[in-house]
Amino acid sequence: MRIEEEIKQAKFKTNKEKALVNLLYTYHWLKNAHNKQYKSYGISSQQYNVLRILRGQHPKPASIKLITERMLDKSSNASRLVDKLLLKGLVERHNCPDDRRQVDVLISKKGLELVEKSIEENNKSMEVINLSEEESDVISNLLDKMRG
Amino acid sequence: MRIEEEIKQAKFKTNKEKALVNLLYTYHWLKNAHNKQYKSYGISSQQYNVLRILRGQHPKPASIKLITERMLDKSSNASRLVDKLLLKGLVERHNCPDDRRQVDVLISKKGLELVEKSIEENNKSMEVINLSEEESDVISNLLDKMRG
DNA sequence: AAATAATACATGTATATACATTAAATGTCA
DNA sequence: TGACATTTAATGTATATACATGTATTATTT
Repeated sequence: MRIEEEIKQAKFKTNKEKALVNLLYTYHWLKNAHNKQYKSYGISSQQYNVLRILRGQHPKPASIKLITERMLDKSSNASRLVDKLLLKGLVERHNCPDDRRQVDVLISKKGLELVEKSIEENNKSMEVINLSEEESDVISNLLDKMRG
Repeated sequence: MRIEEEIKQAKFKTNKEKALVNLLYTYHWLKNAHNKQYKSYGISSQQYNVLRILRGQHPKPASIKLITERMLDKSSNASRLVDKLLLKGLVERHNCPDDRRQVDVLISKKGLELVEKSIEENNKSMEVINLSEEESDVISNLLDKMRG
């Protein structure tokens, strides 16, 4: 359904405005779909993001700073997200010997298993998204351009 | 900057995955920029969304249901958002005579003034976004397609 | 070395979000 | 009509977000 119908707005002053509104709308659409998945694993989307970053680093540790830099939502509180993941046994946290301000965060075996399963399920649900590889590349390049 | 550099991820398995991650990232980028603006007016982005919907209806009233349907984030709690706007004197809320379950929500003069100023400022800040009308149309159509 | 600045992370807080539940009004249909 | 379902909005709640502040450690300057 076109964005105009989704939010019942007859028209936009400019295409740029329409594109921006559509971006916000589509984000929430996508996030709601994702949330349902993550919820079945007992984690939030931000926690999932942290786990994916830690999986990318594995078996090397990541600092809170590194996690924050790579997160999709920079205003998330990585420190607290790691707390939550720790409570669930999905990560380990150690003092960093080189710099005692830093902490070494590692994904646990349990965390790895969860994230692998979750990625698999994610990929499956992504299949219904009706974008070719060419179209996906176009949209990604335009998003890059949008951010200047 | 390309998404790969923004989040320091060397490559993605598919362009589709890259596009989705880029969508999430760009959303947060855009939202952070917007938040600063709204904050200067003492409202949140969701409250701004409600005001724009009410402005579109003006001088007709809108029910909570209508607001919810048109919001970009469907999981927002329009009832509470209207509460907040009411406290600031930006909207009016009346019992609906036709259906006593419903409420008639109207934007106030003060609310109209705020939203007009805010839209103006918004448009100004949008100018830096480097997308042509053609590109904007392409991206919007692809987002529509993405949602099936 | 002592003073000062910068960094890395944790914590405090007010508000927002996500989702379930409740309450009142209206609709439906035997 | 009366019983039950549906609709509409408000409320309860646990958690998350946004942003400021605090605290310990390391780096830099004089």
